[in-house]
Amino acid sequence: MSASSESEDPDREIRLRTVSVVDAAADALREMILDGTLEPGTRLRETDFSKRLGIARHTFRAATQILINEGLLRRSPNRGVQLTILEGGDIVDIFRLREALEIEAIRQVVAAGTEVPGAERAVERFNALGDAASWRTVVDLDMDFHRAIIDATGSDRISRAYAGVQSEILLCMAQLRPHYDRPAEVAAEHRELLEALQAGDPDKVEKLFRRHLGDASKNLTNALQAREEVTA
Amino acid sequence: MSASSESEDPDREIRLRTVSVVDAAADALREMILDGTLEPGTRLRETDFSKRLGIARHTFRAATQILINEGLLRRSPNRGVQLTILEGGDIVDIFRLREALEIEAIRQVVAAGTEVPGAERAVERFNALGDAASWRTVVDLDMDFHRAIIDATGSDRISRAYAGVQSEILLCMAQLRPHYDRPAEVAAEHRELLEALQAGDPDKVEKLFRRHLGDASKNLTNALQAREEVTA
DNA sequence: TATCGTAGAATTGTGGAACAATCTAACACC
DNA sequence: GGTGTTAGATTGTTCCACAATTCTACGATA
Repeated sequence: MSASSESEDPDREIRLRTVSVVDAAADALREMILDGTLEPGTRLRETDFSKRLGIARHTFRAATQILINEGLLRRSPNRGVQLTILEGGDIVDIFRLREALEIEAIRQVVAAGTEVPGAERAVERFNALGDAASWRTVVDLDMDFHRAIIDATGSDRISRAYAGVQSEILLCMAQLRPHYDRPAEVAAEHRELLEALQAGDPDKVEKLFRRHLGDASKNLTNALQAREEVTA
Repeated sequence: MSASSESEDPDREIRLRTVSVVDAAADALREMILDGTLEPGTRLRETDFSKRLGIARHTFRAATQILINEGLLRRSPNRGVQLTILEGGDIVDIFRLREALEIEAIRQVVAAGTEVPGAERAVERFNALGDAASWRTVVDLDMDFHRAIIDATGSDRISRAYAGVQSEILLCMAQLRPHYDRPAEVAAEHRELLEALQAGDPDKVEKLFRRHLGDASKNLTNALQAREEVTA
């Protein structure tokens, strides 16, 4: 079951990585959304965007469906899709799901004594980071670290669900540009998390991660409130 | 945050329940799949099915996309969609995700002391069940019970993720027709779960639910093995 | 002035035909 | 046996059409 990373079944079907137009369009749109190119609430008119992307309207619709499933877009019947506008409740909700997935993943990793090389690599790169490291780099490493733990469980479904969560968190980031601690501090925090994970005391790890996630959630919520005060 | 069920925001937009052709088609397909009308592994040819359903090929594709997201269908590029064939690993994986979601939901419910009227109603109906109750009735009550706990957390995202899990579990059921205890036993087990939940000892509840889920998982896995022995 | 109603434009939802790219199966060939 | 080759089926994508719905602007009415 968890042998997926060890030895490959030689008879397993190998499928080349091709990209359908739909996938490519979804990628392009995702990029625009997470770049901040598109304002929250923007309506994505079908004729407009399909023309801009040089694809058929049907194809565009299929692409939006993907992003709707990721939570980045929302559709209202007969009114098309628009970029999700995050509210306070959304952030809390996202982090509830994230906590459910991540805490369970940690338990499994600790219980099974699984190695998490991806997380170790992330921490190493964190350590090598200068204070001038770009915001985006820090965010990416942060994401990598947590994703590595999830993937270490070897559960496709948990990974898929978590991918959705991460994508929504990136949306938060893109929309809110929250305050982020200095790279060194973020690095230290993740080093601590990794060490606890390796030490293997379940309760301590869990408590540490819950606090970490709680802080992140609060951080984003604050950023949201700050924005609301500006626009109000 | 958790006031969603208490008082409604009077200004909240009310949207009538209309059904798009895509949704209706997805429902019809889901029905066929969970009925067992369609064999596992069946390929759903676009021209064929769109004609049968009396819809356009595009519309059919959109409908399949919904079921793909639910895990009931799978798509391979240029080879169309086919009914998911469950393997042993899938069942384990489904239950890993289920456990992650459900255990966290339980913790939240216990910690907050939330009432779970839906679960209470389910248990009452369980109690009223005769031994001749249909298999389907028991399964539905079982689903309702667990779903009620999830919904009690008030988290849309956890609920959505759990809906996917339940849909996959129904697929297991449809494909495997596993052994199911007599209604009275199932009822007793859920009564026990509910009582523990109401008593509010977090560790005990968690242990009980983990065992319950573990048993269910094992039950399905056994059914799968039994099937494999037949076909082998 | 504010509300209402309505015609017209814009947009979405769905259907249908077309065609290139890809897959599948059958068959001939070595 | 293995290997090309070819024809047919199927998918992925585009383009066009049109009904249903929503949006917008503007004039009528209280």
